[in-house]
Amino acid sequence: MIIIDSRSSTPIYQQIVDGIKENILKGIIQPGDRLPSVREMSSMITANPNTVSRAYSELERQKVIETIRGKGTYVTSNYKPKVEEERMEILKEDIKKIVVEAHYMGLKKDDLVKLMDEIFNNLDGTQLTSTNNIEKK
Amino acid sequence: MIIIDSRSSTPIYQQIVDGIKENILKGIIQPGDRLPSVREMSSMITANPNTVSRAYSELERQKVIETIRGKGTYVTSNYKPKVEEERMEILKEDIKKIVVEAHYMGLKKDDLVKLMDEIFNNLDGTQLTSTNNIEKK
Amino acid sequence: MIIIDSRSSTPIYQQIVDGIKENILKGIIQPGDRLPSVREMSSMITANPNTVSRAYSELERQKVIETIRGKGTYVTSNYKPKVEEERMEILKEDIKKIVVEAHYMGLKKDDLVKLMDEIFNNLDGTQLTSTNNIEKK
Amino acid sequence: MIIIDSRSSTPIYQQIVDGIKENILKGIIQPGDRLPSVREMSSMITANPNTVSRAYSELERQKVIETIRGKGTYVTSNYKPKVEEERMEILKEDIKKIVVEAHYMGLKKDDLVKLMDEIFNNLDGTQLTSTNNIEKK
DNA sequence: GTGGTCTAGACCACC
DNA sequence: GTGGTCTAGACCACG
Repeated sequence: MIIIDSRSSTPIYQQIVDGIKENILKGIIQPGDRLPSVREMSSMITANPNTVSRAYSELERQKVIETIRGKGTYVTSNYKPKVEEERMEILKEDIKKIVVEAHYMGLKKDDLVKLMDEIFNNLDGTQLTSTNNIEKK
Repeated sequence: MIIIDSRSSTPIYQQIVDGIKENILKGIIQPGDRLPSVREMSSMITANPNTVSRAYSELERQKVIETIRGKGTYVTSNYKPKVEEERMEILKEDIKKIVVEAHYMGLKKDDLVKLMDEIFNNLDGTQLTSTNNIEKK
Repeated sequence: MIIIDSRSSTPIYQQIVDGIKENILKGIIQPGDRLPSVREMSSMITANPNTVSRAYSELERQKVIETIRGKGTYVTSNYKPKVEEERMEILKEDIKKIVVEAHYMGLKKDDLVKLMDEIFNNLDGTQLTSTNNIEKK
Repeated sequence: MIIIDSRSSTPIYQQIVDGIKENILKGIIQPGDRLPSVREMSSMITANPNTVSRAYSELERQKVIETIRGKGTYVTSNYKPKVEEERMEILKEDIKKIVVEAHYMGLKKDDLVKLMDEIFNNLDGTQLTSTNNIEKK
């Protein structure tokens, strides 16, 4: 499910974090589901257990997953999104970078919006478009 | 014009690149304009000349600026956006990350589109909204 | 009575120890009372019997409870608090951590004292405030 | 400055985190001061650089310190305490544990308050008692 | 068997 | 020089 690009400049542990969050969003992994153990995952993606562990820790810090001692790690079943000021600023900065970059690639606003639309749909439109059912999970 | 955050995790040279591109986009710097010399710039933002140099090299590689030997560096006046396959993939990946992240912050599609809209306007709407006049510059 | 949070980082056996001590302190369980058997308790809180067993052993070591062979485990009726040097040092360390942490949360001394006061009252003020009647029990 | 107890059950990286926060609180390290580099610190306390690195990362996440690329790590000069709901709950839990523990050591409320008072003073009373000048640093 | 921690040693980007 | 990341291999507490 998770594809690691070892040549990428984004750290492996970050790719794992992103990958898992994306899979949850897509519904491939459901709230309450058990994630592969650290060792399993590490052999699945041929990475070091420590690297996987770091990714899991980060996800746990974000309350996306939670670990039950001796049993494994599970997708949080009552994830509550919280909009921190600071996190919002970072998001805006990231969006700005994309807008600038898109401009230099010759994309107009409409093109970008269309692109974002496609990506939304690839991540399972039912979850994102009209209603926000994160809390219902 | 360019604000460097030395505490940020994005490299300083990258911040310079981003900053200059943004300033051009905003019209603060015009095509044909001369950029501060490496030394000037480095003292303006209190950074190492090597760092500024690297930023300029990167911008030159992207054909956003060009250096005329003995005269200085200038904003390219006939910048031609080209949509490389690879660059497009990176852009899409970046957008996906933003969409995922926004989801975990509780933002719906509409919220994100609205946010992008705001940012567009902050970067001077006349250049981006309806017509793509990059090539006309 | 005892609530176990399997997601917490404090071991389950420790949570049991803490929970029982708290219940005794609150008067919910009285000196001389019989505790649920290991099996009963383990099914009550859906934990492994070994885990409960470990908790009981720890409480016995602290002379808070005692087991009578063939009859069950009972809350010690003549608990004698003893102030070991070492235990005192640990307590001080723990308090220090709390003070430091409170500081970084912006709490002043008064705030912290007030907070401690509230918590004292939640644990049944009659037992703790003015006289120390532990030994009289 | 920082004393590591390798026999303690609290992780080394956590001891480093606690130690640094305490030193800042005591005024031994001032806002704006540079911390020993990861390698320096690791040799000072004879621990692995990775362990120190983890401690620094945690402190940075808490915004107690910040790293400037290629220059080192510095104590944040404008630390802003924020009282999150969840963090408050944890603090209360910790205080409860201490109150319970103190009870079983035969300490009365007054004893505990007195103890806390001493500890406050050891951490430099000028910073904590009457006014909260965290933000002024 | 689970995750958590630590060490040792290595490579890299950045300044 | 700095911190950041990764691997390999080890030990431990917990359930």
